[in-house]
Amino acid sequence: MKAVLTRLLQEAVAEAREQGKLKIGKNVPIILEVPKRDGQGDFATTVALSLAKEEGRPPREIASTLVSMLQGRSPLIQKIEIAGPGYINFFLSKDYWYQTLLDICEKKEQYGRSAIGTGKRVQIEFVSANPTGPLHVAHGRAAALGDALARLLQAAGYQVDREYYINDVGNQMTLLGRSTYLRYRELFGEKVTLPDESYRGSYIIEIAEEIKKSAGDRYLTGAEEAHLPFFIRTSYQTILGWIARDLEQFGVQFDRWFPEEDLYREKEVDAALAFLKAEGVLYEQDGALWVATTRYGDDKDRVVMRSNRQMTYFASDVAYHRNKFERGYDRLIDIWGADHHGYIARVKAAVAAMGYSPDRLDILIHQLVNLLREGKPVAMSKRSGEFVTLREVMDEVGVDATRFFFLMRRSDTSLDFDLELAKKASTENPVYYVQYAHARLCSIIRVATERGWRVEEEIQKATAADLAVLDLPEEQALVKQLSLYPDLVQSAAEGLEPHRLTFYLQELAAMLHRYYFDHRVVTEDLPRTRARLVLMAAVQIVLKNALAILGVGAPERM
RNA sequence: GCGCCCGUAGCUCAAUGGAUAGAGCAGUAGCCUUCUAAGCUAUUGGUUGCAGGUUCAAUUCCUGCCGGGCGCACCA
Repeated sequence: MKAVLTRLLQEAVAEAREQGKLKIGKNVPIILEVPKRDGQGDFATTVALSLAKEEGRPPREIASTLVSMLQGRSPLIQKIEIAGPGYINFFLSKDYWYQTLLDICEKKEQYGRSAIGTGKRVQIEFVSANPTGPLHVAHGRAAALGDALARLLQAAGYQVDREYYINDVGNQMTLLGRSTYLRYRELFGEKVTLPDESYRGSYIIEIAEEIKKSAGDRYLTGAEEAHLPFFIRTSYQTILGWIARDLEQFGVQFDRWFPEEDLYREKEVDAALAFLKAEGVLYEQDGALWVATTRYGDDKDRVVMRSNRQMTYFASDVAYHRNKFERGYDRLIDIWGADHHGYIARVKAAVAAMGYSPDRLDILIHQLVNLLREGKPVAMSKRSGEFVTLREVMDEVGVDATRFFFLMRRSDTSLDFDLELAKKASTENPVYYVQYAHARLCSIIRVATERGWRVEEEIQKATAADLAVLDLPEEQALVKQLSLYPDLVQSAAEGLEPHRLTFYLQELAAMLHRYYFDHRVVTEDLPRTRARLVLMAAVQIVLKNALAILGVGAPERM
């Protein structure tokens, strides 16, 4: 509807211009908003206000010119008013609301989808935790965010791929292998001292025990160097297996797991550096190789190859992003923890240096998660290796609640996650509150069916005339909220902000609960029952669609 | 010291540059012969950190302070 009004307004401006009633008006941005208060219409625009200065006329006068152009242009508009300093308020006709309901019931799971991303491929890379330990809660937030974003962009028409980048190269892998190796020796009664930088979590001992079980004392004799590759590989594969399993249970399916090692094996790092060299942004200094990222807005130039000939992580990051673009994606999204925000400038600079517009890469930063229990912080210490894992949280509070909680806040603010609250089955818990609204609707439809209503059939054959009995203000308010859903999906997709759906859902659920409490749907009044069933079905569809974007279930019973 | 993010009700947080800044929780007072009380109603609560600037209009954009988080390696 916004699109329709925008077009009408643009036409009105153009026409006024042709008729000499407006001087300017070329490419006027039309901003439509949904007024907060009753009596201010269903949509409003401020064009007249923004034109006032250039036009040199009072905004209300301009508004009146435009309104005269708009009169009678659309049967969906009931009336147009000029208000306040020069707002133009649109009041939509009842037909519009009835059509909306029929539209929702017809489109079902397609309702809310848009085409802004049609024909565009986007890749979202997220989680990408090092395979040196199980996923912890912050990774869970990244997983929920990335997956919801993927679903959101899919709903906006994009073709989306989810990718996990595996840092399987470098010193940390050696450290991981050594840690397991030392724990393995320890299992045979040897007294070992773990170097400071070792991985100390109990999961390392688990892996060592597995190796002991399957291989016995085979690795006790001989040099450590000879056994290290085995310990590295086994630890890495075991941990990656855990990560994959946890993510799958969390409802996240990656299209591709991309090992860093591939970039080296396929000589893509070399190729990327050769490209940069040809571009003249690669130089040698103090025995190291540098990329002149400062030319593209970075604070300082960055090393890609150290003087000891070792590549830095930045080198593979450069190659990786080049690889992504070469795979034909129109748009890339990286999701990183807040501790990596210092890398944004250099990666964007590298992308620019390779000839791709940095605007095609969005880097989303998510802040940390503070785990609470009844309002008190849950102690987490990474140093001792004792941190709360995603698995523990999932197992304790359930996948739906965990995902919803992670998505309740904008990603760049830190998140308080209260385990007890997330488990609570009450109105205090937003997840249950929203899911309950859905279950409640299912229940109404069940009851109607038991009383002989063929609900699906009624919905199919309903017409606008049948819906005219929906004349209560709260019924119109509900329909209005439903009608806003497609715009919400679109703007949330544009802003990469899935959290907006959680707010929308809570509002819609509140309206539904209130309506339920005040009015009965299934009554002796057959026409009214029929119309209300359509309304309830529409609410149910939207709740389900929005929950699906978040990756949260819509239970039929609770 | 430099850079990025955040400062909104007692708490946790919303608000594409627009009309009187909104929810939830906590607090107080109520509501079950009903299609699910895992629910609903009423009510309290604000100098949007401070000071300037841009704009017809600023929580939103710009500058400077104050406070919090994070990052500033030829680390991963």
